[in-house]
Amino acid sequence: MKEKRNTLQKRIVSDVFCGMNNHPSAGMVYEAVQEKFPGISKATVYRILAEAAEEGKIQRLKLTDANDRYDITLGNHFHVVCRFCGAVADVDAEVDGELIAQSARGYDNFLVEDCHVEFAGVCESCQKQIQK
Amino acid sequence: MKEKRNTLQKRIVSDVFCGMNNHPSAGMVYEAVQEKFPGISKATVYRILAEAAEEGKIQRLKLTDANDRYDITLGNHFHVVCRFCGAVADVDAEVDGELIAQSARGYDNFLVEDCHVEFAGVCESCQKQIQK
DNA sequence: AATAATATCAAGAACAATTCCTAATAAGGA
DNA sequence: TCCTTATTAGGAATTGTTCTTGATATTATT
Repeated sequence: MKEKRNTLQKRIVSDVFCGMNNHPSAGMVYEAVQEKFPGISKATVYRILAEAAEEGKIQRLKLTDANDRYDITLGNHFHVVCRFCGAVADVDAEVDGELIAQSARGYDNFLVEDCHVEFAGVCESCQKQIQK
Repeated sequence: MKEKRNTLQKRIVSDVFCGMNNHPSAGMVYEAVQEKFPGISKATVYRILAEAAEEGKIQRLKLTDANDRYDITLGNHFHVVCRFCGAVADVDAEVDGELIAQSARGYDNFLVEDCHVEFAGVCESCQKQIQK
């Protein structure tokens, strides 16, 4: 029987991750973990996050931003990314992905199954920086 | 005066790239170039493509697929990506990105400026593979 | 509590994609 | 043709992530 063990490392990573509400990448979580618990290995943080995503406890996001982000919010929703600092925020706008996909069916004989919507913009903090 | 020189390498990369209509990544272009002209350096191919994109001759796409793709088609349009082989095709569906962005304005005090739509699906070739 | 079986870990190597560095080369103007 | 200097080849460096391996620690079982 495959037991998932509740280790100290998992609790630490989970605690730190839950304390961040910035849709961090694995690397960002690793850095945050390092500050409090310098003993934890990089590979461990990456693995724990990837496993949690596979178990459906958290969500692994693939944005256009190259590095995957982890999201504590489950379910299908969209995101907005700051083009200056890369900050990510949830968007639960009323965009009907299925409807959009309908309009694209048949292109180049692709079978269209899903639709990813991502907004780009400027976060509150960077807006203030610019005004100065 | 900054001269842009018309070198052999640029002509080769351009020829090979124009012969591919698969929205290739820089790595894919490099491999294709290697087959015909094994002497060309990897960094050269990457640089020539990046420069062409900066000059607006081609378009550098950031998809959720991690690696940037280059597109011979200029102007704003969407793409559909095969979830099996990663093939990319153009989609000129009637999706009004600005309209979508409108509906998302104000989230988390982000200033929403742009909207990226990307479809996921199965390309024709992979559909046939599956049926077998 | 002791033991055994085996998840899990730390550390660093490996990896893949891309960019940087530097001496050598060659394009285009004079 | 010669000169200036943008461009190149080749490899080193960088970045982000995953893999490997021997050691450790957790859980189940005695």
